[in-house]
Amino acid sequence: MDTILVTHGKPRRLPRLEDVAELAGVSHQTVSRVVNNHPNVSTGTREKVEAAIAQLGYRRNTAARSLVTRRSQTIGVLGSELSQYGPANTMLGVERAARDAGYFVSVAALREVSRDAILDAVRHFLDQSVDGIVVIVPHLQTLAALAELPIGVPVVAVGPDGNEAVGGVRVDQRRGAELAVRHLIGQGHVRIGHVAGPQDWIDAVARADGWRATLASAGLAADLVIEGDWSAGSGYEIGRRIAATRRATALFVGNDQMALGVLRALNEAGIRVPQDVSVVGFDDQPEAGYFSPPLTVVRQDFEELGRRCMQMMLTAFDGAEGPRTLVVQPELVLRSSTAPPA
Amino acid sequence: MDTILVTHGKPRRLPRLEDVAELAGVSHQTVSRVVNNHPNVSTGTREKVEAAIAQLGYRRNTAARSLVTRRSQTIGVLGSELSQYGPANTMLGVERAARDAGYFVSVAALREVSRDAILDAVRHFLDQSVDGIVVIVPHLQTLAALAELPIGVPVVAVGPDGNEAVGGVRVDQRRGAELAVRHLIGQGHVRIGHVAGPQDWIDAVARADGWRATLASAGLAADLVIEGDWSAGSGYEIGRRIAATRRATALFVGNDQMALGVLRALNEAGIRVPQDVSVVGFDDQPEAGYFSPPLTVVRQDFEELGRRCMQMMLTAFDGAEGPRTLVVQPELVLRSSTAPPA
DNA sequence: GACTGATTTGTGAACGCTAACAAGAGGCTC
DNA sequence: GAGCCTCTTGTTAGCGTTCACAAATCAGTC
Repeated sequence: MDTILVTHGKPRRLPRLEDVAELAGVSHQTVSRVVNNHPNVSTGTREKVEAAIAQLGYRRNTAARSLVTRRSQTIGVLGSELSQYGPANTMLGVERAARDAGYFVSVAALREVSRDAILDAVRHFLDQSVDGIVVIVPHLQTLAALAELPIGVPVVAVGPDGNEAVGGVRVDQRRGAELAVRHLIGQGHVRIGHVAGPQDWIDAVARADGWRATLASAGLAADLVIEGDWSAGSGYEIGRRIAATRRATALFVGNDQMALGVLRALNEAGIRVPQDVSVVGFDDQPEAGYFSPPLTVVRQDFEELGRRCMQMMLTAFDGAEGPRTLVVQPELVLRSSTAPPA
Repeated sequence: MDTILVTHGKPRRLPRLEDVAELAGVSHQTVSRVVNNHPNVSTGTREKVEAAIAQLGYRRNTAARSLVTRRSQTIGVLGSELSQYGPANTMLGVERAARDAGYFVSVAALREVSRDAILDAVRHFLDQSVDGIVVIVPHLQTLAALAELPIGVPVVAVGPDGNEAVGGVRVDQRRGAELAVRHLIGQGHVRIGHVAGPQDWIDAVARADGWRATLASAGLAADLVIEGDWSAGSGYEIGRRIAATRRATALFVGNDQMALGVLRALNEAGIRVPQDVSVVGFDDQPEAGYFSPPLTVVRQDFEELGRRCMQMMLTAFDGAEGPRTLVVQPELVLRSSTAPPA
């Protein structure tokens, strides 16, 4: 076989199995066995081969391996709003678990959430022949879009409940809403409003449902709800409207950003938090403890969510029949934005 | 050749060049030429082949292609703190530009910023044989770590100036600091403090330098500087100390999160912003306009930064001798957290 | 020492694609 | 119509792995 040409001390071609085999005095197949930890290799040969691998700095070629095994060792992460705290940390959780398990992580971010954009991204991943896809697109339309394409690899989605085709990993949002509303009820609030997230988001619907159900079970009216778009700006606008009407003494807000906007609007209107109105947020991003006042929130562990996705993915790879849905529990973090009504 | 077995309407094996060739009545090489847009294919054959491709739903196999071309069509993005506004959006900018250019994006997030973690991630990418690496690790140590490994593919780093080995794309942080400080000086402030980011971050050093230089050129003292860790919590602690000493009438804060903490501390201490103290932040994350009070900031366009990285990468692929450093300009956004001193 | 079974190693053929070259078809000039 | 281009198409040989199978080696048993 040809030698590895050397120019200026740098190998001109990366070493391959054959090169290692020659140096160790064995066949390429034996080297392959060592690299793949096959059991039936004698200790002597294994050591010879490992020495040769170290000497040449051999690393196996992913493309060649993929070509024959039909596996790419790659997980596709399909996400939207990836610059936001929740999705970003979920992605990081997936990345961490995936890399620890020896997988590469390929990312595709949706510019806008639509059927076509989702299908396009999935096709992108199929072109790359990923071994599985994690979907962080917490919209109601997502599952339907995914069902359209015969994907052929395991899919795990964050947010919805799983079904036969798609695994689901989610935080128990209804429970989170319940924690928040029960806390307010416990403080003596009776008129508890909700600043909801956009109702085409799975989580926004679940939080609103939880808010409604908890009030109902306490015999309280659930009539004050306004829908925002998750942004601080929309929270601000809604806060101004709420300040004008003054119908609630407590607000359960769908996320921390909107809560920030609400606090700002109430502050401008001279309404004190928590003396006049209590506010609870959702997510617990790192800044929430430094709002004015520090925000009582429902905390969810996004990284854990991501790790669970990967865990479910690995179960699917094993062919084992795992659970269709994994649920992570949120918790309530008390700060000074909530107090009994005056 | 063998037929594509069909079970339950689903192809058991994906179609390959050969299958398309047979259906179109040409050789596999001709199909390859069509797929790769080679010029010398007659219109008639091209149409026949395209019809066959459409009929079979053919997509070319990335692994096989990579094996022979020695290119993976993949860009590695190596990042730290990817859940934060700036890095996350930079990554999204890279992703967008990369996918538009037909590349896959592989992500590796550093758990902690250290030489070993960086080398490990780079090796991860080399195993995947990425065509290029974008590094979003804005620490001083990054460049040195990268220099240790013979990487063999183009590298573009966000933050530092470029050199022969590594391309650099950055926002002009000194200029940003200058904009902020000049604005405060223009309002009549004389005692202007700085809440700095951690000084092992490239940007933190540049912003502090800009603050110092601008004050010096105006003949003002640059003696009040305290270093934080970018978090709202550290901003809060620093804000408390500042509130106790009352030496400055204006503060240039290294990022928006710390500014949030500072605002909180000042508010608790009964110091009014901007009447008693003016505050300027840095980054302009979407929430900054809804702090109490809305924050005057230096805005940087992180997505643009990411796009430029990819642009520089593509230039490097072409073998063209492009610029070693690309610089993006920040801008000042005026809100109500700054006013002339009382 | 031949016979068995297990363990260890080697051989050849894919995997699906592109690169390099060869060959055929068609048009032009003389 | 021979000669020479140019344009289009086909043939063959890898790229670096793994898989399926065959061959060789090694104990242990009668």
